[in-house]
Amino acid sequence: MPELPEVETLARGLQRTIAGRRIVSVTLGKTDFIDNPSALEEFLPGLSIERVERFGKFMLLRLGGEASGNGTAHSVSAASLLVHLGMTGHMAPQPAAEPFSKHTHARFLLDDGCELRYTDPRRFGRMAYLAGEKLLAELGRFGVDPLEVSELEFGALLKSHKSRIKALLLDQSALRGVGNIYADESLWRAKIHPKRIAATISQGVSRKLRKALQDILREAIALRGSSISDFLDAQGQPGEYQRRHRAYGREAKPCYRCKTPIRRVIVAGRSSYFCPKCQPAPKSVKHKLKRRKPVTSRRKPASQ
DNA sequence: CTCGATCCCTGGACGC
DNA sequence: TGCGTCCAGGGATCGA
Repeated sequence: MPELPEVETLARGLQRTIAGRRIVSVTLGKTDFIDNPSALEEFLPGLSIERVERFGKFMLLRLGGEASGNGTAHSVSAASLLVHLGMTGHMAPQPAAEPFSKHTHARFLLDDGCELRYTDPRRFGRMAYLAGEKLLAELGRFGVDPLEVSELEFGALLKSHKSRIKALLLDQSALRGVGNIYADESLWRAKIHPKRIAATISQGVSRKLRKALQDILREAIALRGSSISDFLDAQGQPGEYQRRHRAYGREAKPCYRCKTPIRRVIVAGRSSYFCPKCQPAPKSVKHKLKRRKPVTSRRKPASQ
């Protein structure tokens, strides 16, 4: 599941291998994950990939060069191909002569004889050619990059949301790039229960969470991400960070700090792994368990 | 504003 | 070996 570190890894790999290449032609397979498939076929041929960046969980292929026909230099310079890998997306250059694998839905022939190929069995990903105002508007929907957010900004973000902290971390319009794995890992390191209401988190704990989040993302990038659902970088190498997971995917296994079995609950519709001892439940959650005596009048209504 | 439910999709795990 | 069933999950959408 490509999140920020995996997308960063892939973007860096592509920057090294395909930046500067010109797109010769575009061949599409299934297109239900592409915003406007014909725009890709119409505008991409002839443009060059100037650089590859990460934006949240998106890869941004910045395009340049002459548009096919009437585009002005200005509109072309702001054009980009936006690529979201969803759950199972992958993108890598391969020799054009090599056969492509089963779920390859987009192929971009480059001027060096390689083909940039997008593969995605589940097609939870997304691809869009956007330029000018439309590109700006699209990018504007997303929140701040977690690696760039200041302590002050992060604190204000928490204070202004009454949602659960896990839901907030996953909210791409608040913070762009954090997914289920790194949300759980950060909450574990900062010792915060996933159901804590963001606005109730103290300044001190907020600082701790921001540091945990940033440290973990940097560590994960250094190890080329987590390879869980067969994530591979642009060179086909798996990441190593899955070996460092302390919470994610560790249900019933002992907490690395206190040996208490890790638990799994659903928060924000996602599996959330946490240590019930290190990450104590907020009062609002404990309450439901407390309820000493089920009030006698509370028996099932005699409706039937 | 925030929530849960539902849908999209396919491969892998599991049970028989 | 093969089949059916369940599940994973990012994001959009909708009703509560």
